[in-house]
Amino acid sequence: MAKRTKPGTEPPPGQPISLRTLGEYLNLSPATISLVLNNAPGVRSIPQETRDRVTAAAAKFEYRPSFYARSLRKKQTFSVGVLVPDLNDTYATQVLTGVEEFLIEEGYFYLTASHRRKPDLIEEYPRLLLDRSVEGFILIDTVLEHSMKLPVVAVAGHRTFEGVTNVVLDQRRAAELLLRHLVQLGHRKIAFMRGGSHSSDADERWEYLMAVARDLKLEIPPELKVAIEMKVSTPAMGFGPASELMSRGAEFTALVCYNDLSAIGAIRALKDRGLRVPEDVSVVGFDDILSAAYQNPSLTTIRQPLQQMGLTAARILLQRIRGQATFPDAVSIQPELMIRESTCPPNPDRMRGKKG
Amino acid sequence: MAKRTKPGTEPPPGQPISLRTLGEYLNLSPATISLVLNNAPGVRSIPQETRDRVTAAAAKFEYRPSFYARSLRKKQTFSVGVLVPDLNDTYATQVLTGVEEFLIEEGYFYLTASHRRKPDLIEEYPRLLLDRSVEGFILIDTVLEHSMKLPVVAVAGHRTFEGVTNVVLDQRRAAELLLRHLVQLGHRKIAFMRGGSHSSDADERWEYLMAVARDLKLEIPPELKVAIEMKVSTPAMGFGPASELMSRGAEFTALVCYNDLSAIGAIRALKDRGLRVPEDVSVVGFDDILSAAYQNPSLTTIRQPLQQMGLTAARILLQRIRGQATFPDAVSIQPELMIRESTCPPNPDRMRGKKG
DNA sequence: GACAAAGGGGAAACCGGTTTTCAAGACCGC
DNA sequence: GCGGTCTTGAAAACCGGTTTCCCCTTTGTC
Repeated sequence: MAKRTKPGTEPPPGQPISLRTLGEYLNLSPATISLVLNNAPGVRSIPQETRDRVTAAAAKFEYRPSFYARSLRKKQTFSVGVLVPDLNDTYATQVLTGVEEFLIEEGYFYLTASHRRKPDLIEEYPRLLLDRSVEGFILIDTVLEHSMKLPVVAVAGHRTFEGVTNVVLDQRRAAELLLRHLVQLGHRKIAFMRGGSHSSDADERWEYLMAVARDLKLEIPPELKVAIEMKVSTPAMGFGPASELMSRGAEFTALVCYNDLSAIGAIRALKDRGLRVPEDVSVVGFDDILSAAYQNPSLTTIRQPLQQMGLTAARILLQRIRGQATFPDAVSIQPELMIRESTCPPNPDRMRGKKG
Repeated sequence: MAKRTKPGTEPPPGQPISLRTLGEYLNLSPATISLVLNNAPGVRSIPQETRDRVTAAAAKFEYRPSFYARSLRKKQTFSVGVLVPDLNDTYATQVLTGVEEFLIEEGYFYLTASHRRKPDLIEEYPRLLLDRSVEGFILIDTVLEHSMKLPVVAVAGHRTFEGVTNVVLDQRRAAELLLRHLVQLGHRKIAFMRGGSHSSDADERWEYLMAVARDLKLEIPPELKVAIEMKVSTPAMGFGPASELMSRGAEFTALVCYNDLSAIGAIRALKDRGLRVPEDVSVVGFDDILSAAYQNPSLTTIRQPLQQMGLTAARILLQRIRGQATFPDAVSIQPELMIRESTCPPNPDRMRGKKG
């Protein structure tokens, strides 16, 4: 077994091994090794035997290229930034799950920053991520003030903005599904909870709900409209508006909440006042978050395929990063109505909203 | 206004600006600029006027150092890896929120990988993160098979492992709080749901619950013990075990679930069989996740200060990365009992578990 | 006027890869 | 025996910073 080339000095164990140390061991230049390991075009000129020696040595010493050195040279970091209001919101994490799934498959990772809807953080975090050379951004329920030079894909509505691709639910269709369901059950006095304007879906959803309500000839007096003020992403945000609604003394047999979290808070508020859900008031949510089916009563809601939307967002972002083809301005996702326990026909005997 | 040095060529706008282009503009070497901007020790020899010119130009052109170039040279990446079973578990995200808060404050970011408890991913992801030169790991409810060369901090129990610092709840105290509460209410026939062994808290929690039960002279026959099999992190994981328990026909007036999620699933299973919670069966959870207070009935549970634990974990990890002082093997966190609606005194009239 | 000290800042090595260029030797044909 | 092509792989530039070393000029001193 004649060795053609006697290996040079063994690299000291324990140390991380670089192309140079590997080269010294193999009596080859770092360049050659790089060519072989990357199967670069120039590798044609290198005989199979040398290649085998290289790959064998790389395996033997468990060589792992320095990601940072490579990124520096290639000007690619294989990472994207994700902006999220709050990680404790399952809406965000379900989207994020889809994002992650796709990115990892493509060799990408992501850096997360949750801004808690504070304007200064929404300013600052993109800069920090930019400093780390992310190649693009995914925005989850987040509205950007400035346009960015990098590719950006937004999940959950976003005002039209140059360079931002929106992955959005078909809100009109969602509004139709929801309101038709309530109307078919017999509801006419329906109260509405509007999302805070800091949440990116809020305005559009509201407009379509109102538009569809008009189409269905529903009258919605101002005292049946209420808006979320809190910026947190917990059920607490629905508690206040629902209480407010009841304090006004207006009658309603159904309540359309901005989303599932606020619906959960609203149900708690209703029960605290002695109202039963759904017998006295039907409540619907929006999103179909994971726990929606496990509430008591389980929530009738509009399902958004959140994980799927995250995956789509990630796919479009990578397409844009790679400059592939043209990309759409917006991708529309179809909603689905999930009928569960929180809705039923209205109770004709009851008068609601006695308190004043 | 006599300029001492006429500026060289203006850097072309739109391009990202480097130390070199800045140097050409200022007629200074990159080295000098680096010294000034970093306020490095060697900067003493540079007159204030030059420093001002440098900082002014840096501000004017919005110079931002290349993170990757700097990391390559300094061998510091200011990033850590976080391993998580599933991002849709609020247990994980609450911890993560604390982790993020501390890290960002210290100039760090984190890369997340959710392994869904698949052994091959638990193998692979740390490697991928290592390739990206993270400086340490935070494990959330994740058990590692191999020891790592980097600092590791685990939240939510972990077998003792060289190099891993554990941030754990005082499980014995938690077990005492929980069981004493039930016993004081009058419960004696208590069923227990054990966590899946893939969940890192499961075994320890179980042992302490059993130990405390013995101390309280509670008898727990095998038919009142059941275990979670599913690896998902949704309420579904508690549904099956609770159903199983009822199928056995054993009597119990209270059910101690592994955590809040499984408690939510268990309550659903109980109600599906026509049992009322808490009148027929009291149910307790563990964790006090954000939605626990908004369940119907709201959950009596053990609060873990999850965000605080995440923050602590991040703090310890950075201490270890920086090689500061000595670090503890484990940090113990005190639990708190949250009494809500899902527990009440047992109903003496009722017989339970009729189904066979 | 010679010499030292201080002030100011440049040159170069380095981190660890990637990529282009080019050189040395083998082999070939004439 | 000579030029040409093919192999093989080394050398060097580069990415954009950081850091060490050292040189040049000016000022101060005797």
